[in-house]
Amino acid sequence: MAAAIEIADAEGLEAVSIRRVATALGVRPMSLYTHIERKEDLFDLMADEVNRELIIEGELPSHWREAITMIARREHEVILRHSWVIDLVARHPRVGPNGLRHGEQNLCALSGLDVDLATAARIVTAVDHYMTGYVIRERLLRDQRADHLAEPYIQQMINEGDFPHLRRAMREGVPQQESFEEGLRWLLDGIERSLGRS
Amino acid sequence: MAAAIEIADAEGLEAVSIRRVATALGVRPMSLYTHIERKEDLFDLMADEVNRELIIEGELPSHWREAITMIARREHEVILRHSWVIDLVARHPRVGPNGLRHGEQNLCALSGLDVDLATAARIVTAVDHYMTGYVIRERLLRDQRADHLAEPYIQQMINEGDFPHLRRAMREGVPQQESFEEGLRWLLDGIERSLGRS
DNA sequence: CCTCTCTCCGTACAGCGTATCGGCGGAGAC
DNA sequence: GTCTCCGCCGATACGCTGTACGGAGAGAGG
Repeated sequence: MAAAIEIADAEGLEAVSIRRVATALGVRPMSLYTHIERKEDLFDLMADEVNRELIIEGELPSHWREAITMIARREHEVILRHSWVIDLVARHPRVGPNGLRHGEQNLCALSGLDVDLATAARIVTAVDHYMTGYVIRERLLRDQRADHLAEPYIQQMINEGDFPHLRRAMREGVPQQESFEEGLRWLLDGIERSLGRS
Repeated sequence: MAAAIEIADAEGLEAVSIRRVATALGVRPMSLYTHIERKEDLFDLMADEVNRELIIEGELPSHWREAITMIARREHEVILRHSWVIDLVARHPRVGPNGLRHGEQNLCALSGLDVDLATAARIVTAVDHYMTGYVIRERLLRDQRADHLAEPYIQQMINEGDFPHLRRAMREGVPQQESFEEGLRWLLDGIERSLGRS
């Protein structure tokens, strides 16, 4: 599992093949099947190992917003480091021991709040959705290094077509940079407001 | 391309193989390579075709919030129908003509707002992140049909471990259902508030 | 009619996950 | 000591994948 994670971190998920992992372990491919039943099991293990890193040791901040923010930041940082987990959990749900612990901690962060469990769960998942989308995009920007929109054929399309806003954005050199914190703040502001109102 | 989309809709992205598409077209596999250079090109075409569906015909609502909501709803509906696009654009960016048109329309929706282009872009991407995460999760829930957390071994883990909140959630039967609209409202509320403040 | 281009395609190769089966070494029973 | 059983390793093989390579045939322009 550690070997597989190392490969995935370095070269992406599709580089993780049974033969590749076996080679890294100095063993023949079929030997792996004494410990796992299918390759998916290996993926499950890898995902749960990342979930372990998501768990925050020690006390959570007592204020729900700080606690959720802290968890979201941790998720952002860890998942960006192992960005292949996104593809794993997007394929189908992988609920391991550490996944449960992480879920528990999420609900725990909201326990000071006077809302029912269903609402707490929806808050958690909403933040999770934002985080997920953000990490996916950040990975894209990172992996392609340069600004994709600067590619010649795209510039040409923008210049020749009817794209006033895009053309202006291109001329002004609007950075694609975004901020995890800003979007998170927006979302939490909205949640906070709906709490105050209800 | 249409044949490939049909296969992907019905059986998922991994069912889209060169041989499969060729068979659907009544043609030999290698013939496809006359029209595309690599399989990725086919994926590019498929993604842009979905982007075409994202474009809203006619006038957008003049109020930014209504416009963005309308676009987000369209994205939600269309992408859930072709949920494999998420995996495509998550792998690497695919900017085709329709993708640009859609981007233009997004900025257009915010053009009545008194913010600079960079801020507008960040607003658009933040909403996009939420939508992306939401669709991924909704697809998970749909594809597995039943409630995954209800599986015996998970129940057992929850009951035997130290998971007070999860246990309570299980006992109370907290539904996993979430609402696209609610989270979107939260996010837009937060954005609106930050606009008013600045 | 010759040539050029465009499309189709047969074959082949390297890689994948994994089903099947066989061998080997250590632990426990007598 | 010997016998048995079980856990681990592994060789081979099957069917799948994307695609490199080269050839065949048809239609167009000279």
